[in-house]
This record gives sequence, structure tokens and C-alpha cells, in this order.
Amino acid sequence: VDEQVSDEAPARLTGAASWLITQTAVHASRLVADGFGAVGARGHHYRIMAAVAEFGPASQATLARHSGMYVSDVVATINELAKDDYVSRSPDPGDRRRNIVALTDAGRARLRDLDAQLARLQDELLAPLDADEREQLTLLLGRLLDHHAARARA
Amino acid sequence: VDEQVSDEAPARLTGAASWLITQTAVHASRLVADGFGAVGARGHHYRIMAAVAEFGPASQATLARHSGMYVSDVVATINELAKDDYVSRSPDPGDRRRNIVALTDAGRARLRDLDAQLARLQDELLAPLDADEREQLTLLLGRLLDHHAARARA
DNA sequence: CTAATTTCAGTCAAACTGACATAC
DNA sequence: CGTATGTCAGTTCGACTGAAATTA
Repeated sequence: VDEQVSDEAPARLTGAASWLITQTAVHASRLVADGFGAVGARGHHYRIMAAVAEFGPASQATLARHSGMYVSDVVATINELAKDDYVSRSPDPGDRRRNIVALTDAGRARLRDLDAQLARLQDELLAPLDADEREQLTLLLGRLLDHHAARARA
Repeated sequence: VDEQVSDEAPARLTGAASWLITQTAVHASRLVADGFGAVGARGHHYRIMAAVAEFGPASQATLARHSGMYVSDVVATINELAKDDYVSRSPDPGDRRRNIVALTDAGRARLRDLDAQLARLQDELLAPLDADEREQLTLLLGRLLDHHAARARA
């Protein structure tokens, strides 16, 4: 009796976009967490370093906006990055409330390593899709994300 | 000085599928959590009830496999569902280790309500996409999920 | 003996909130 | 004055682990 070992999910779930997205995100998160974790990094580190690299040195509040993180999490993340000397945190002479966060040389090198690592992980994540399909998926998800990010701002 | 209010994310992130998937999942999760939360339900409840409805009464371990949940979380979820009398938990006469979990009449009605609720949420989630695009997205994500679910099993 | 099931008691990362001090 | 910034302390939810007791 009870010989099912199928692991099949109910159609109600497999047909729901929210299920597909959140479950795929579980795998994506684990992949990235493991890949970054293997070199002692975490997603938050990359997000902050990417924001500093692309938008230049900035205040922590600005980094929060560019990384989609909460200021409280930015504080903790920068604490960790600064401890390893990947970023510097210096007072803004023009506004004494602010810290200016900048990448150090070590930080730039670190970011390059993480870039390479992340590229490998993307390839693993998207393994079953060809180049065209990857492009499609990226476009569709980008539009969803833009839409909901804009709504969240309002 | 420092007049950026753009909220733009770095290209390193917006170009990474893992970022698009996990960030979209944040919005999807919040949407579902809020929508279900408004009627006192949570995602775990729906997952278990959907599995029981589609595969019939089953042991908790079987439900864990069909819902993609951990047995420990299944225990907690069934505690909650049973407290509201949406499911029954009765000992399996053929195997005294097992509980057989079944939907009650109230549970079937509850599931119908949540189905309707979830349909509305899917529409909100996919608002910016037309029917064709929704289909494309569902197919692509389904293939990704199948691939990684199969890998996780091995 | 090994393996499966249920249960409990946790950890963890990321998202998220609230409060406070300081400075604009 | 109200608003922005940085910091700290916390919650929540889902994913995930470990161990113990029971039974196949």
C-alpha cells in the first residue's frame, strides 16, 4: 500500500507562476550561496561591491537604494567588507551625517574574482536553456521586476 | 553633490539571471504572503492542501515529497491545519508509524477559496505580460525547475 | 540490524521594522 | 521645524539540520 515515490508536485503548484518563480529562486539562492560561500563571500557582499564599482563611491543610504537592500543590512555588510579591507568607510566632508564607501584595491580584485565565480554559477543555473531561451527568460523577468519594483516605490 | 535618486541597480545584477529570479521571487512571495495572509493562510497551508487534494490522503512523509517541504515543516503545518479542522490526522492501520492526512469538508471549501485567491494573485504578478509571454515564462521556468529538482534528488 | 516515520528543537540568510542619535 | 543618515536590536518566514522515539 502507498507505493508512490514520484516526488511529483500538484498541478495547482506547477501551473502557478509564483510557485515556479519562488521554487526556482530556492535553487538559484542555494547555488549562489554555495558558490560564493566556497570563497567566503555572500550575496550581500557582491551586491554592495557591484553598486560601488558601477556608481562610484557613495553614502550607505545611496548604496541601499542601488542594491535593493535595507540600510540596516548595508551597515552590517559594510562592517564585514571593511573588516577584510575590501571597502573603506570615510566621513563625507560635505555632509557630516554620511560615510563615503569606496572600493579598495583588494576590493576591486575581490570583485573580479566574484564576477568570474558568478558567471560560472549563471551557466550552471541556466544549463538546460540555450542562448535564445536565456535571453527570453532574462527579458521577461526583467519586465516583471521593473514593474513590481516601480510599484513598490509608489 | 550626490544627486542620484535613481534606484537603478548595477548592470552586474540586472544581467544576472540569479538576481532576476531571486528578486522577482521576493515580490512574488510578498504578494502571495499578503494575499493569503489577508484570509489567515500561508503558502505552506496551500501546498499541503493541494498535495492532499490531488494525490489523495497520504502520510506526512509522502506529503513532504509532494509539496517539496521538509518533514519537520510538514508537522508544524499540519498542526495548524488540523487545529482549524481543515485536515484530519488519523493513524494508518496498516503501518503504525504513519499518520494518514485527509482533507475535511471545511478543508475542501477552504482550498476552493484559496484557489480563487491565488488566481487573482497570479494575475497581479504577471500583469505586465500578455498571455503568450506568460506561457513562455512558465515553460522556461518549468524546465529550469525540473532540471534542478532532478539534480537535487541525485 | 537497517531503514522509514513522526516529532521537537534548533540554525541560517535575507527581508523587514522600530527606535535612537546626529546632522542637514 | 521636518527630513536624511547611520547604527543597533529585533522579528519573521522559509529553508534546512540533528537527534530521539517508534515501528517496519
